[in-house]
Amino acid sequence: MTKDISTEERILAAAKKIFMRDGFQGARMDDIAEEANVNKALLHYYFRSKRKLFEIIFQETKGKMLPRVKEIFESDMPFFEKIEKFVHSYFDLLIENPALPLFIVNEVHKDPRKFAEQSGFLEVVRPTMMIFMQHLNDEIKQGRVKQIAPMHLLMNIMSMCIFSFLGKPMFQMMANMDELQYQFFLQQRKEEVVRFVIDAIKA
Amino acid sequence: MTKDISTEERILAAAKKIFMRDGFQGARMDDIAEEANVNKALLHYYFRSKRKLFEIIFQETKGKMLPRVKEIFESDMPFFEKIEKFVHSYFDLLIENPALPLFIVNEVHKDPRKFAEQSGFLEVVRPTMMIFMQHLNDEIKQGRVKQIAPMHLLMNIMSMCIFSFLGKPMFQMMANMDELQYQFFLQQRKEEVVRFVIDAIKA
DNA sequence: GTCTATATATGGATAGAC
DNA sequence: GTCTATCCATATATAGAC
Repeated sequence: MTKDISTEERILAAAKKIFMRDGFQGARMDDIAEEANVNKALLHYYFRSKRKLFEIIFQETKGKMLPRVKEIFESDMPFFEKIEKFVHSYFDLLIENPALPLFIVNEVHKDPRKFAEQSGFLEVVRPTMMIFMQHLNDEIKQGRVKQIAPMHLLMNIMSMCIFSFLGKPMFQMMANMDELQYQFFLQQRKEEVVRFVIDAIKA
Repeated sequence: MTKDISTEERILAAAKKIFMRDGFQGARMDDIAEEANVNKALLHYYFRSKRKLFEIIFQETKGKMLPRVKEIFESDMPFFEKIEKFVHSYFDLLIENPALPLFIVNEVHKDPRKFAEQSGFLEVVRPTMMIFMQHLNDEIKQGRVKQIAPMHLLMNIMSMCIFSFLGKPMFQMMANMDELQYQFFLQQRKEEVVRFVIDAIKA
């Protein structure tokens, strides 16, 4: 038994699992309690309300995405290498947290403002985007990259990363892949997406 | 007043709007009733239960995607033209139904089996995929298209279409676009995605 | 801190008048 | 067909014993 983990920690871990799986509305406090092997009342003892508990999970989870993206794009790697690192890093993160994309997409959809406000999302993203755009425009001027609007390129890259997870159930059905096969497919996609992007934009 | 529209039709329209916006769990019968300007009890009079009402919306909505995809890929257009038609067609459909992707992704996520079973999704998709793969492999053999695994190409194309809508709130924030600007962005993406894909795969 | 028992709120569903 | 009133199940939240 992992009884050296505090009750509070166990609740947080359970909550993360259930919220990720079912979203805020779909998740039930009973399920979280059961998953954490504690009484339902304890959730309220520690975290007061479902909403509060959720916020903690959400905040913590959000924070994972950005720092590494920032780090990559602020480095002085060549442009294509930044793309490669970015895609690999993104895929690795999402392979560890496969429910994250649907979770984030849903929560942002429900309340975009809240997402923007708390935890200074924009304050981190905007400067990083600026650097990306600057580097891209340089490459275009140098004639190494075809003319392309930065937002479209960014959207294309992020699409191919994130949708690999959002579309998992549908693609698994369509291609009749079991879990193992899909994991292999995801590993392939890391290389595949990089190659695809570079082939699309290199002059 | 559009009072020549039957109550039943008004309820269906309202239900579609609310279910699209909030998903099955999130939607409330009260909201649907209010949106349709009828009493809550009437929803049950016409459709018996929330689940039943939902199924009707879901079925109807699902049916829109596939037929045109099927039609395009079963035609005898050149390969690149198929891609172009597919992307344009997909975007146009989703511009008309921007909430569809999140709706579908959520419902498939909650119960992949059900999605597969009802309305013979696989029976339509699988043959169409076969044709796509066949045509792609021909093009590769002819040396007009680079070597690429069909499932990856398919995933790439669908990603860039669908995620343009799933990621809308986040991208709008990041790029500080208002509604009109995002609509323009989406129109651009039709051309942009086609160009991107063709540049990526043409030999 | 952790439990049992219970209060309270929400939302789907039904009964019955009109 | 449409309404009001009400029931009932589910799920969040709190009270109080240990």
